[in-house]
Amino acid sequence: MSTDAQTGRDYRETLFLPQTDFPMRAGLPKKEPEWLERWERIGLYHKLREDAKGRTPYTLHDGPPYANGHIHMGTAMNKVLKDMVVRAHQMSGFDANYVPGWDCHGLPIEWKVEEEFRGKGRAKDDVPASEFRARCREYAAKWVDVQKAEFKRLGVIGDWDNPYLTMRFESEARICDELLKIAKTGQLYRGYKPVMWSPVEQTALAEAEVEYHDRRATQIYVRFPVCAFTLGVSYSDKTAPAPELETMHRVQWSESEAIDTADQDFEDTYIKDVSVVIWTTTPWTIPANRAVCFSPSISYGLYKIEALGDPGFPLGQTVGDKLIVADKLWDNVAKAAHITEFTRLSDVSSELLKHADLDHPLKNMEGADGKFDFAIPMLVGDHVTAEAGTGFVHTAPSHGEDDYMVWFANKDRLEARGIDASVPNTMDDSGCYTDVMPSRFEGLDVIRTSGKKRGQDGKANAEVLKALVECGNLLSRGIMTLRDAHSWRSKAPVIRRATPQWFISMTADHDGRGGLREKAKAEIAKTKFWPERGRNRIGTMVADRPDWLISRQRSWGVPITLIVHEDGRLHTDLPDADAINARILAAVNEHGVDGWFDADIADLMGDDSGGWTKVTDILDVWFDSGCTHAFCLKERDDLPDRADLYLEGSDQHRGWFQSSLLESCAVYGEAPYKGVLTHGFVVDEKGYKMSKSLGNTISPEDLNKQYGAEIVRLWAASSDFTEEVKIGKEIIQTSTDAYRKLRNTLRYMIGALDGYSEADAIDIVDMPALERWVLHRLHELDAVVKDGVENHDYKKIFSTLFNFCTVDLSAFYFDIRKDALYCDPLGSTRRRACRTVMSYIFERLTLWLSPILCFTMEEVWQQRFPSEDGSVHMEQFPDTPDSWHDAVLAENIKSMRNLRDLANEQIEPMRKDGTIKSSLEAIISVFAPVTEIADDLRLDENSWYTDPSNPTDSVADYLIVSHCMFVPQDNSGIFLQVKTLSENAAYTKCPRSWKYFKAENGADITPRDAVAVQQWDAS
RNA sequence: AGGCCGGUAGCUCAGCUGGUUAGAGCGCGCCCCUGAUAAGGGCGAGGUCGGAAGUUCAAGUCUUCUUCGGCCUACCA
Repeated sequence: MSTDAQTGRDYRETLFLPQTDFPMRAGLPKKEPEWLERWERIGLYHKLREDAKGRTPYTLHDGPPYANGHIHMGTAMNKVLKDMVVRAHQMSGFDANYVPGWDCHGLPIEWKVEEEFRGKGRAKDDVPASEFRARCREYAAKWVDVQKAEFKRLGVIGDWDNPYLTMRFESEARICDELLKIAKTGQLYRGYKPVMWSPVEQTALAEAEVEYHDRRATQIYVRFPVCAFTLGVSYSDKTAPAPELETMHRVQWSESEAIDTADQDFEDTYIKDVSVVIWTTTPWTIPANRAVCFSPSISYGLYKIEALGDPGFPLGQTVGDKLIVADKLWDNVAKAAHITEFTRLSDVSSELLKHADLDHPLKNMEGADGKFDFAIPMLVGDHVTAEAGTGFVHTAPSHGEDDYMVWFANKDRLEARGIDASVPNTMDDSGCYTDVMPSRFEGLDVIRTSGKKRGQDGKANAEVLKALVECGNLLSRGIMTLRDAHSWRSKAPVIRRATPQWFISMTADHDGRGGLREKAKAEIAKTKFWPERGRNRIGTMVADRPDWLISRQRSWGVPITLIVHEDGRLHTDLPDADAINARILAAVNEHGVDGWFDADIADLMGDDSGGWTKVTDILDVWFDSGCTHAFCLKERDDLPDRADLYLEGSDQHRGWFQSSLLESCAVYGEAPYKGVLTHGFVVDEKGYKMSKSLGNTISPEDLNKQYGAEIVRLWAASSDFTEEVKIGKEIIQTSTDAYRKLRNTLRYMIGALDGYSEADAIDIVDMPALERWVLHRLHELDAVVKDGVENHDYKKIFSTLFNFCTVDLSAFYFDIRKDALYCDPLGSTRRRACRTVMSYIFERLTLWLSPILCFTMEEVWQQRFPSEDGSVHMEQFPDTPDSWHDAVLAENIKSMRNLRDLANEQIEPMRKDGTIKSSLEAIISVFAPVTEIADDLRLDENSWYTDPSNPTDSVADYLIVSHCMFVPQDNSGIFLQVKTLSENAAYTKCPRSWKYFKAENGADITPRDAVAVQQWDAS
């Protein structure tokens, strides 16, 4: 078609078509590793640091992934998001140094290593602790390397050669140091708390280390005689309740319901022969009882026994006894206790129960030695239900989680009443009663720990039952089967047992600032949260949480480097504590955690170490990671002490965000971060979480191989990551399509800019309206990008830029400018202006997208600005002059586009019926009341231009038709008339520009094309 | 079970303090071009906003209930 019918000349060669060898297809899986190599070779990370020297730091502090196993979609997305934030800030004028890190201690690794040793026939106890830890260290190091490679493959840039690890000796020492600082300020204390304990292995077990099996258990109903009512000493009267407990425990002794407990009737009704009944399946915990819990939402009744059946053995209860039981459960209790006739005397309100004190059921036991001679208070417990038992829950704070919680929550009030609120240490490592118990019980075992009957009931249950019978407080006994925790290894039952543990107090106020909780709350108020709801989430958690239990009875972790005296003193209270600490820290710094375990106490303590012992517990790994700000940010010279941003999954509100906040507030009195950004979890395309059993998992590795990391990055950038992020085949396809579109847009500009240099640039004042409009759009985009970076809204950045590419560039600007670009004389203002603007678009689009598409933007950049050791990532986002902004122009172009839409709507049916094929066959008459827009845009009157050597735009150029004329109208409204020129003898199709024109003097091409060809021939 | 959060076209996202026929891009269907060509352009069909009730002159936008999904609920990183 480009060959002219008359001259036979092929004008194609006279056109200025885009020229590039930039491939349309990316081949990402193959190409990406090559870019990684290049960046490695040119030392990009270090160059960035060098470039950014002296700039304001912007620090995203990495939350450490656990060094175990391959990365998954969640960790991949997390790292990609971090990378985008870091790169975007680096290019926004900051020094954005990113130092990745890993969490290396902890149970899962300890487990895997234990398994390994077992595979080699060595039980954990047979492996020396130092050898075991050395192996854990190796294991973690191996996975650090694996994950490091996987993260790097995603394009994440950072100090990979020098990451932080919680297990580096320096880190371990600093973690110890942090704990010692907390101890020194008195925020650390030793308490007791029930944990799952296996008497057989003599070790604490984690939830993941137990399995649930059926177990035959003795169930008993026991009564606790009511001994008194504590009128006027309602707990809430004496002590102001802790705010977080207010709802749960505030039951007022209101004026209207005031009861005179001194009244004889009252005593006869509610005290004399009255008992509260509990039910339990662990009789051996009865001696450890300290309270009975009830629930205000259950209705209780006072029942009098009128007649008893004859079970064939003596009963503790007698006719006339009165029992308080939940109404809903009375029938069960009556049946179990052989009560054949009874009377329900009255309701028993929770107001009343709240003020009741009970006797211990073993108070009058033979050989009690007065050890059960204390009041048993009644406490409100949320865990109490009327589903089973009696509606009352026997509470032994040393042997149950709920029991401990309730007891601990009421600590202040109990102490105000003069009740010893400490948790008794009633059982030793092998599951035998300690000397806290009367001598009658001391040494009795709950579970047999050896021999043929290992795992079966020991002597404790039987002796307790016997004692209860003697006291007349056993109402009933029986056998039942229940599902209960068993050790995974020995299969023996597990007991709940209070062991000495270390806590960081949420309330201890060492500096007059209200304690840890108050400080943390104040810091949360000062922190920025994206999304804002994160503030509330972590806020309620901090407000509600109990003291921080930081000790673990494990091997692979940082030791609690405290030395304790028999009398309870800590070495940190000694005058020479600093010297001792220095020796401890030196040892850990030199030998890692083994430095503590292997150290001789005398060497640490100096002369007098009599009566002192080293603590052998290790720290909760959350404490480790809570210290990353200390041993990474505060230790490294290339990072500030506080981070600008922590960016993790929303689960970290109770994890790292919180542990870091608490640790930092405890030691430094402030949060380690200024801002917190959270993302949701990655789920499948239907919104379900990924799991191996559902078979809906997608691995980043597979995506890298099949599509390229770039697609993963684009997916992350285009998602609303503040909620759950879906991924699936169709979603990946969407990202792939978007990638192609972006790539082709850039490719087109590369081709169009072939041979362009700054010398060809045209000043904005000389540009056609269309070009000035593009600059206006760039100015708008600049604002969107800046705002997006500031608020971490990458989907906004991406979708805005993407729409710009498709709607403004591809379908509008490029489409219109093809004619000028291909056909205008080389030096025409219009063509030069177009290329000038394209260079601006190219530069900005590439730079703005480079934090997201780090590989492709480098490829595109290097294509246009080839260099040996340069990188797009070393550039800064360019300034955009405000002079580019032109609101009036934008309005006018908008009107033109509306006109264009009208034209297209009319052309379309003609195209469908074959009247018109190419839009250049069309000639359009616009009947409109005004033609100001055309005037405002300074459009040429005809489409073959007043000055063919320097063409200016006509309306026809905007509509991509051959000719367009305005016909002024008086009436309002606008309508178009479209005709075809292909059949019109008066018009000739220009074989060069394909436009239809009225040929004069036998010209075969339009005047504009003629000039261009002349010039081309001359050159 | 409880706490927090979310459910807008096939997909990814907009819809501010409640107010005209709920928007965009992609995808899809049809058509055109063949000088961005495993590209480009045009037109078009798709949602009543998870469901129900309520408040209001008016609700995707407020309230309640319900359903589905996600995270968390102390030795698990």
